[in-house]
Amino acid sequence: MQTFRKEERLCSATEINRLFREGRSLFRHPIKLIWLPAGEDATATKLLISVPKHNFKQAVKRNRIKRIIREIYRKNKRMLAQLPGNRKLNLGLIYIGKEIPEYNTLESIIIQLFQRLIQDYEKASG
RNA sequence: AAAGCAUCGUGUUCUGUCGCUUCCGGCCUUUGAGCCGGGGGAGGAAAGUCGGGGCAACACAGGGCGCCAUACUUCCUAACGGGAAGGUUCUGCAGCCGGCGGAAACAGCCAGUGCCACAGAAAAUAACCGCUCCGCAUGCCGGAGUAAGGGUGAAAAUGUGGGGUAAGAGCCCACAGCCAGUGCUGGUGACAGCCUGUGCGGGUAAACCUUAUGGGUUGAAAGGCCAAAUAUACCGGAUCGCUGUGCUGAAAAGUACAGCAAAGAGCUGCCCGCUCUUUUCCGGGGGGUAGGCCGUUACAUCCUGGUGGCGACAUCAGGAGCAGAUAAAUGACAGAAAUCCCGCCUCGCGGGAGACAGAACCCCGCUUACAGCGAUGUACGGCAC
RNA sequence: UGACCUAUGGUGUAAUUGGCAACACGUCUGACUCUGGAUCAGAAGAGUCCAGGUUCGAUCCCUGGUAGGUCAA
Repeated sequence: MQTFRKEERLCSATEINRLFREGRSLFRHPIKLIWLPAGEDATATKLLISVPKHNFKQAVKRNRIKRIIREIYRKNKRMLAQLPGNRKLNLGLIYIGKEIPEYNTLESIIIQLFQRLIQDYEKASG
């Protein structure tokens, strides 16, 4: 299902703080990916999208980038469904670039990031 | 005829697939924030946060000083630094008059104080040159009068003409300008016209200030309610035993360690057993963290029409329900249609474009940004040359 | 969300009753030196973030905007 509901978003302030404090990061311009295995009782993989206000002062442009990223995640999150141990993750996608991206180029970048994430996860979990 | 400029209006539409949010209805022996169906889902500025109000908490006898804001008049409004109409000054069409527009922090330097660089004699109770008179030591002299002329400066003592005088001067007169008047007429009023005057030394209040009016402070992360886990004030019940040694103490007693007993908890459905604790266990419980709910979208609401008013606006009748998110939704892709731009083989075809910008408690304004399209004004008449 | 502050040569800072925009470092040229540094002498480099207004005159006063920053939570 290509949904993106409330339970798939990372909303809790304590979880977000834990993600930024303890999470591992991957980077491929212009996206930085932060990930951390979620707790045992987590029901779904949760995602946080962030676009810095410093780089885009206008709310319209920040909304535009977040909508593009959200759409890409919605179409491609199937990749992250079959992780060993059926564990769930907490993810953070931060847009570092200074220009509004194209949908197609950004989609290929995020797919590459997800592939590296799966490799790293398998290595870390043994 | 039209570019530009100013003001006002408008601020693309439709279909399919996949998604988000909210409300309503239905379904279920997987009762889940599940599935199915239907409705709503950014703006004219949502922006800047510059005024004002609602709302909320706190403060508050009354008065004065201070501080801040506002400043032609009348009206509109819940209120405003907003708006309407009018007045005055400046200004555009264009040389003049009318007419039509545009702009104005537009109270008071005739309340007081301060400041006005450089230049200039002098920057505000002004004699440097000049002009006139007087004196005798006859000079590059001294004294007195004089604001008409000179140059400086952003600004020089109201302007023009006449009288007057030794020379001059609002010293006097006429016209003009300014100022004043419990003045007259018109107007609700700002003000306008007229009359009168032993009136006539500039500018600056976005200098201090004076006068008048208004202002309590803080902002929804305000404020109210519910409340997990952990710890715990307090309350109730159970238990807090015996022996030895040490410490404090006059004693009662308190406290630490060790042993025995007992109780409680955990491992379990029960027993044994083991482990832990001994002021501990069980129950209640207030404040309150994470988190959640209310505040929060139904009203100074919008649309249509009537009535009153020059108008802002008021009022009446009928109709409508019009975002409600919260690490924060309102989207992505594809295809049509209309509009605009460019090119060409010009009934058409091909290519391209759609600005400024995203609600965060809610309203009323203001300011700023803005592609394209539409409307109005600029863009009238007379006289003179 | 609310409350404030700042903007001046390349860099860091001055400039008060509103009256010629100043200083240090840096840059450039010359001297000294075998060469460089240090030192000495000299020069260039701004019209004060932008647009209006008040005033004879604005870095300074007022209004609007732009950019950067601070504080509360």
